[in-house]
Order: sequence, then C-alpha cells, then structure tokens
Amino acid sequence: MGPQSTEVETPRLAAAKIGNDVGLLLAKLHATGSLLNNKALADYGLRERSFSVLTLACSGLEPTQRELADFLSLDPSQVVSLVDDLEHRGLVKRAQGKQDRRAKIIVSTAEGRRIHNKARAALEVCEQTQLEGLSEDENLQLRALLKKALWG
Amino acid sequence: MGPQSTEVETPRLAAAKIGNDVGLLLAKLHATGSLLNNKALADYGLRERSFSVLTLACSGLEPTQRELADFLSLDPSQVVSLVDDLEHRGLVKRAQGKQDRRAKIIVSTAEGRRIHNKARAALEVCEQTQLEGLSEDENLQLRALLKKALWG
DNA sequence: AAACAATCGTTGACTTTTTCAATGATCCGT
DNA sequence: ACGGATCATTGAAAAAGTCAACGATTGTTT
Repeated sequence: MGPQSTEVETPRLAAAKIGNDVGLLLAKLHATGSLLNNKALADYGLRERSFSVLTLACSGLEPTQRELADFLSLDPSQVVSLVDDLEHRGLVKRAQGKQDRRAKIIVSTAEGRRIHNKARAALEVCEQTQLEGLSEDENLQLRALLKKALWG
Repeated sequence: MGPQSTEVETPRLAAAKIGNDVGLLLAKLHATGSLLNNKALADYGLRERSFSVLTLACSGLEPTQRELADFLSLDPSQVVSLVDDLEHRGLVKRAQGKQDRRAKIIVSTAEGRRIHNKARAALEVCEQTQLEGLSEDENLQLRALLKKALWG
C-alpha cells in the first residue's frame, strides 16, 4: 500500500482536525503495520492473512471456512485461495465438518505448527517495533480498547 | 471489503490467541468502520479517502499532493485521481505551490466547505455508532493511543 | 417423505484498487 | 550552468476485491 516510507515522520498535516478521525487513524496505523508485518512474514512465505488463517488452524478451535471468512472480514472465495495456498504447502489440511458435511474444517499439520511458531515470534518483535511509542501499559490498553470496540 | 455483515457478532474464534494480534484488530475495526463510513458518505458523493482529501483541503494547511500522499499512505497517482474527481465537482482546486512551482496546493472551494461540513456531521454520527461499545472516556483514550502510536 | 428454500465451498467473470516505471517541469547543490 | 533529485501526471501491469452461479448438503414445510 502506498509509498514505502519506513521513516517515522511527524507530518504537519496531523494538526488538522482529521488527525482525530478514528477512521483515518485506523487506516494509517493499519497501513504502516501491514507493511512491517508482511515484510517480517515474508521469510516464512506468509502474509498477514495467510498467517491469520494458519493461526486459527493451529488454535484447536477447528474453524470452518465460513467462520474464517466472517472472522477475518473476507469473502468466502478469498478464504478458498488462502487455504488452497496453505494446503498446497502442507501447512494445513481440510477436514470434513462434523455436524455439517458441507462445511470444511481447517486444521494445521505438524509442519504448519512449526512454521507458525517461528512466524509468530517474528511478528511479536514486529508489533513491538510498531508500538514502541507506547508504554507497556498503553500497549495493553490499546488492545483492550480495540477488542472492546469490536465485540463489547 | 469482505462480506456485508452489519451484525455485531461475538465469534467464538475471538477466543484464539490471534484475538490479541494488534494487526488483526486494526484490520477488523478498520474494515467494519470503512463500510459504515463509506455508506454514510455516499449521500454526499464521497468516500473515506475523498473525504480525507477534502478535509485537509478545508483545513487551511494548504497541503501539497505529495503531503497528502504521505499523510494518507497513498501512492501519488492515487492522489491525482482523488483530486481530479473533487476538482471536477468543484469542491477543491489546485493552486500553484508558493515556494515550489512543481508542487500543487489543494484548497477547498466554498461549495467544498459546505459539503464537507455536512459530511463531517454525518461521519461523527457514524463513528459514534461504531464505537458505541466504548464510553466517552474510552473513546478519547483510543484516539489518543492511536495518535501516540503513530507519531509519538 | 417429498418438495422447498437456505447454506457451504468452489469457480469464474468482472470491477476496482494498487503498484510501478516513465515523462516534463522545476528545484537544489556544486 | 550542469546534474541529480523531486513534483505531478500518465498509462500499463499486477493484485485484490466483488459478485453471481453451481453441486452438495442441510433444515424446514407441507
């Protein structure tokens, strides 16, 4: 997305009223974060989204593709592509739904969990870099507020 | 973006560790917010991005297109499209840069400010809807934390 | 039990968005 | 004045998003 500036500028435009617009703040932080995250995940052949899918596949929650689509705010067809990719690389596999035979449950392979652990460690470093302007308390506060805004 | 669920579900998948991933939380809140914002702005022929450009044009800060691109995390060519659109509709105009004649300064027209005021009011309602799970204090806290994370 | 509508994953077409290199004009340092 | 850098702009290529249709399966209605 956009330009590749890794620099941390304090643009004079932040003074504008729009600097308080939640939508813009989210967009900006999300944009810069994605850049860093994808760069960090590239070493493992992953991107933010495939990492999310892999994480949920490793979670033991046995998500269906529909649940993945809902939770990740994706179109079902996008989930197909993501799972296809991970499955071809032997990181996850599709299992038949238990109550519903239409649904496919996505579960991780041993190799998938191996890769996931490494990638997760890299991502944590990455997050800390992005939020280095925040104290440990503020970091936790931010997470809590985002979660509360999303699902009470 | 993704599916059109306006419903506020509390998916069981939020239980996964990934429910604490800042990147995902930002992506999700940004996704649902964009949907609402764009819907609210549609009445004025605007979207999140053209609204941002219009806001900065109305700010009196006289931003150049390059500054807009940097601040909004967009490619310069995308700014060209956005400004083209707003200019054709008479909401902003391009003025010559003062020190730098290569640069174009984007300023609002009277009509642009008129539209902007209406759109901004609509957006505020929208934001309040999205963050209704948060108290007034928490709302302010969230903004402050996002700003601090972005530029100290 | 048979018919019906709804849902799941999948595919493919279509549109929008993003990315990137090239260009003329202008600026800056030497 | 020269050379390299930056600005806005264009256009093409790549990626991402949207959407309707399909077979298989489920739940619901009659």
